[in-house]
Amino acid sequence: MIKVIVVEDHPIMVEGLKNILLNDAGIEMKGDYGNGKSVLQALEKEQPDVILMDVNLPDISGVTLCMEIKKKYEDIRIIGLSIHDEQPVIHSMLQNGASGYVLKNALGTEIIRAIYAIMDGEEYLCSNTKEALKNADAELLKAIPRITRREKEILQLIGKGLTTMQIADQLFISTHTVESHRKNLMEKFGVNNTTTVVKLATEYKLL
Amino acid sequence: MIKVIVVEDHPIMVEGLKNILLNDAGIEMKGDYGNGKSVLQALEKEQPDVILMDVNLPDISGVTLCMEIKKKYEDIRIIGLSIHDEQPVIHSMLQNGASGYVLKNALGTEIIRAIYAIMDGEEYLCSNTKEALKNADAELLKAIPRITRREKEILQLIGKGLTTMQIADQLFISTHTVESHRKNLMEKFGVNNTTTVVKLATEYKLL
DNA sequence: TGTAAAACCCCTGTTTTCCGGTATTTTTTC
DNA sequence: GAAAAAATACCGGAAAACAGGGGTTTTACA
Repeated sequence: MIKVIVVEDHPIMVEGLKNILLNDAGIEMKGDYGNGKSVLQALEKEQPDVILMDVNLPDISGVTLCMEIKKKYEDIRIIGLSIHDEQPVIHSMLQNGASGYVLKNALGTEIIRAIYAIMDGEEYLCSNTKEALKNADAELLKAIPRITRREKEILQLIGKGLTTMQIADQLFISTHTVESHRKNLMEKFGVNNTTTVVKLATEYKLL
Repeated sequence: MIKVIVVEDHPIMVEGLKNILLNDAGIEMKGDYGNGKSVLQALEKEQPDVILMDVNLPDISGVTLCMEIKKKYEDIRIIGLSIHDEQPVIHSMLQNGASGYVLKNALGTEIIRAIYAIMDGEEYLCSNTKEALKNADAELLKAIPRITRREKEILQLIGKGLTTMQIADQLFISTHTVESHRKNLMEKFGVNNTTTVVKLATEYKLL
């Protein structure tokens, strides 16, 4: 029997997953948890083979939770579960130890298939996820620039409407330095004024 | 027996709803549909008492579907079902004939309660929806400013990264005029630089 | 572990934006 | 249909952002 637990904050969804899992003879559903904290607690006592994990939890991001669980219990396999088909989210889940990713519009059978697949050591992505990743390749070209911590900090302050001088004061650096970061941001985003940088950053949900 | 049908494109969710509804003796689940078209077809043959309807369907918006169903079959009561707690969506559902609104993070019991409540002629909102509407009131105050055609035109050009002079050239007006609009935009958005205006406009999806 | 790239920091002159006004035309609204 | 309000248009000086240069410290990786 494959021991499975569910981490998901939507009760209706939990109900649906329970139903799907219970209908399969080889799978045993060992419990469900509505947030990251409670799973981490539960794991201290007993570990399942597989965790079905919603990526959007109320208390902690799925990516972080995934990382933490894999750090402590590397044998547990994790399947990310989400309505989001955004390439960055999918990638960071997989990079942080998830073995599978299934979108919430998937069929119940895909969940079952995913569980068996990752127990066989495979990586499982549902068809819609694969589709999303394929489309994402095109978007990768006009990808989100890689931004440093400092740049992000300054970008956020600019987004708040602060002027270069105010930012300089707040970060205890010269206005020239701030302008330098500003310049680099424009460079990285491939535009020539901060306004457009902020627009793009907003669209990319960096702000 | 209250006849209920479900319109929802997430199979797992459907599974969960089915479970919840079947467990109640007074409710009869008459079927589920994954998109708007198929429900409309099904309704021609037989009408339920209540429709549980996801607001985000693949083929048609929940608001439109709600409106169409109420136009043809005014006795059917509709409960909107969504992950979104955004005030505009909730309001337009209710304005277009929905009798209830339940967020997907609600408990199964809330669904049941909602069905019975609207069958009693009440309007039912789940606790989280009420909360969202309350918070939305505060947001309504800092609502999207009313912008003139000309201002929008200029805002869009600013969003493209053009300078005042380039905009003036393109619209055959003086740079001073452009700056005047720029100033008014800042005024209306309640901020003091164009960058923040563009950020807000982007968030409001005005750009 | 050494070195190249990246991140971070600073400067000067030029361009652009911002802010205080004012004036004319078009919409609302009573 | 007249008054009020809003939209559009314009100015000049002050403030901020931008462009293009250079330097030091971390970080990544071969």
